[in-house]
Amino acid sequence: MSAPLPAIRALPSWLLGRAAARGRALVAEALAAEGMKMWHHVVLSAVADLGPVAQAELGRSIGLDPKDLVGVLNDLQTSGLVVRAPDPGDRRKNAVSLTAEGERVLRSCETAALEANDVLMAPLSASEREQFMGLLIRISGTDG
Amino acid sequence: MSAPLPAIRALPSWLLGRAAARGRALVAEALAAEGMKMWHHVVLSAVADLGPVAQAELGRSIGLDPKDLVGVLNDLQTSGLVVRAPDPGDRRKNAVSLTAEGERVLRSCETAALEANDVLMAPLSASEREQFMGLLIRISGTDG
DNA sequence: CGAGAATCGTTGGGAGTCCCAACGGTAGGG
DNA sequence: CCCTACCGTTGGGACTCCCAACGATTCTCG
Repeated sequence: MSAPLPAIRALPSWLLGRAAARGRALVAEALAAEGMKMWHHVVLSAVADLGPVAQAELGRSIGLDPKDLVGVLNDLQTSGLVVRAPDPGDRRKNAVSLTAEGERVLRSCETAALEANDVLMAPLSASEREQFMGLLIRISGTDG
Repeated sequence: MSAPLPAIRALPSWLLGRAAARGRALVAEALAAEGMKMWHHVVLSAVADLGPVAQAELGRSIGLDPKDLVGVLNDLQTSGLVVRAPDPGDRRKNAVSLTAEGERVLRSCETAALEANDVLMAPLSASEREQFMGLLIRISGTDG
């Protein structure tokens, strides 16, 4: 259709950026209906998976800067979705936990995010999606 | 290794974001040696592919906002890599073209970007890379 | 036990990405 | 001729990602 841009289109980094931008936009739009941002959802999900967890470990597990994590947690705590409790075993740490409301909102976010990802992956068949995810995990540097 | 985050890791949008961030960081580091940013390289490459081209079409072809394109072109023109000439056929348009120096720098950027992408795709075999690129193109919404 | 290194949460700062609205100038269609 | 549409430009703003430093606390090792 549009003029081909062979040089730049042949770069995986370029295509990854475009695809990620598309995915981000779709998910952001879906989460906006819940009044949530991408990182709010991610942090909420990580807290649910890790249980009561210190902020530093939380940030490391999702690759979020501690500085930004403070802001996200402030928002989530103000909204009553998480609580920060002092860790009696290590007074430097805050044990972050989900509230019941947090669990509820998390489920809404997960539904919205899944639907958005379905739109994102629509061009691919089920087996292709699985294939794609397998390759993507190895590229993302999320493991190891 | 680290605690699994099944919920968030199962989202293609999340993995795409992580992979794209990794790719961006690698390419940015490689281009920094040439004193270039990602968009500088992309614009330079697009100008080379499209020949003398108006800014609006340039921006559309690479998905860059006209506002940001102005800044990039200003930088490139100041560095003597591109020239903006008034289009005699349509006085609204600027015909953007590469200079000889621009072509030289573009080649350096392409080499650097290719090497960075090689590092990015290192976990995948040659055939897997091809497979991945095919799927990625359809996800990115770059075609059609 | 005591001094130094390391980690915790927090604050501050900054570059880069992505998108929207509005302006004067120019071109095309009715 | 007038209205619409496009051009390049300017201004603004939200979000992402990363680095440096601080006081408080814990750990390590002599």
